[in-house]
Amino acid sequence: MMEQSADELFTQRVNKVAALRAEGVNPFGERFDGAEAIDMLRASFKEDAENVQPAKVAGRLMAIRGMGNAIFADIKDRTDRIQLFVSKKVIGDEAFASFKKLDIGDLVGASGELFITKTGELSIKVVDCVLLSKSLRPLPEKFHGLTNVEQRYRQRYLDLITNDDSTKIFKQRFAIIKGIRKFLEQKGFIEVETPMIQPLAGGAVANPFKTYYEALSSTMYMRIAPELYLKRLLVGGFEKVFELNRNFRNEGMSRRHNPEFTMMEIYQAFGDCRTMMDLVEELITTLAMDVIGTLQITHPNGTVIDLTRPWRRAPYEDLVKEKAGSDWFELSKEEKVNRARQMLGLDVSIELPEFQITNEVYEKLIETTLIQPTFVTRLPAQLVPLAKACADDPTKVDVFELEINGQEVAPGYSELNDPIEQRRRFVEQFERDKKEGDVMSDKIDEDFLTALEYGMPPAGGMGIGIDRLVMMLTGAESIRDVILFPQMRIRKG
RNA sequence: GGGUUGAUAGCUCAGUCGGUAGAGCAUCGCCCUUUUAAGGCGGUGGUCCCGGGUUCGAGUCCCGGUCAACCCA
Repeated sequence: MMEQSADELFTQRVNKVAALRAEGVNPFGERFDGAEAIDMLRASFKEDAENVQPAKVAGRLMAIRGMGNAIFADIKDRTDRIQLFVSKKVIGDEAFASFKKLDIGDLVGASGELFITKTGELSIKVVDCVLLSKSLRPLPEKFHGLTNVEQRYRQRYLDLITNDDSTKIFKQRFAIIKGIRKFLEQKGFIEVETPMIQPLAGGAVANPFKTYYEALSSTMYMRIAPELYLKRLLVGGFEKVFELNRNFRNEGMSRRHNPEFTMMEIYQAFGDCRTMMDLVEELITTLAMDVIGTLQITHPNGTVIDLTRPWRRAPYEDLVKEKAGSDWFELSKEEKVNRARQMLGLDVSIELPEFQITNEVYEKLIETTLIQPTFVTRLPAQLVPLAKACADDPTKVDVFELEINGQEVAPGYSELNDPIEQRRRFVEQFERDKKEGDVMSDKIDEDFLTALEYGMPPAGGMGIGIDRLVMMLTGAESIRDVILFPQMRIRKG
């Protein structure tokens, strides 16, 4: 007798496989040629056509509605769904009996002709149908689909089979990445690949993943940024260069963070951060039009992001003064802490350096309110170690942070190309980290400094967090919705 | 790391005051040739996340843990 728990449903299907083999049917079939994409098939249908229109499709059975001597079934391929109509009278008793044995979830190839049913649905009157792969496990429920968030991430294939919205986001993601490459190629940039396994994890401040290279008996790190290698390429004469690939940061996961994430870094010799502002404005508006089809991006929470150019450009200090008072920068450290606590409701520690108290105000109270695209410019030099100082004020750096939807989407710099200043800042950072007992930055990248000493052109540089860009453009609320296999805690037992 | 909420059939979810574990879908059997969340009749299916405790009796109450979502750091 057949039984029904998870294992038993599975056993039931395995028995069907054995039964099929006994009948001489291969349950895990061969290549199936000549299937048309269902969306194309739908588009090609002419209702007034006098001749029958042949149809051949391959895909997964998503629903079966038996009517006695006729069966309706929905088949889904990578492009769309279409209804199959299987009539005993058309395909004969034997083939009809075989079709009745199919399960929801099976992959099949079907051919026949297009027609419209009484209720007006374009369908395929099936003449021939072959099983291409038997499914041994039941699919999630047909109406609600798979809604368990954890399972959607852990078993993404089920999410993709059942939730078209999810599939759509990933298709858009790939269109965005393709669009970036096309755009930059047209602008004369070349794409490069630099090491992901590095002896020193430089180019950003983050905790790296540590690994061990047996052949060299050396501790190595997964890169946290490609920056220092791309700048070596600027020295080498690659004037317009980008890299679009994974970075790794050994930090927590959240709605906005995944330990491995996709980043694009781009450098243009003889430019500066304004070159990059123009470039990223053009890039993102092009992507929005090409992939989403509009510059007004509506998010599920009702927020509408308007990407119409030009985007706001606002100095960091102005934004802080706007929020914290025009006299903020004249206050003493104690006064700043008091105002943050009393007027702004922000719990900041007096232990923090003064620029970080200000930055708390920025990060907590300002950044998240920057919904419409905003270039925040002229950041305090202490926040950004690798950028060039503003010509008129050495305490500020000539950089921007592009904020959209309350998130940093792209930082851009006028890159520091003075090797003496760069060395001074590295040493300063090194000494500070040593004092704080930070073991991560235990060395200075001498090879990078040597490269700079040969002469790096002045350059504009920029990094774009691709995952966050995709979130912004598709309206996804969690980074896990734009990464196919997000990091999850390993399940025990 | 801290707080809040959650985990019950393959999936989506109920489960009252602590008293025999429920529905829909899926699946199995029967009926049905234009259905589309098809329909009708009948069946099968449970480590109630894991481990302790309280109790005559725990899905339910208590403690510890795992995993997840959200918020905070």
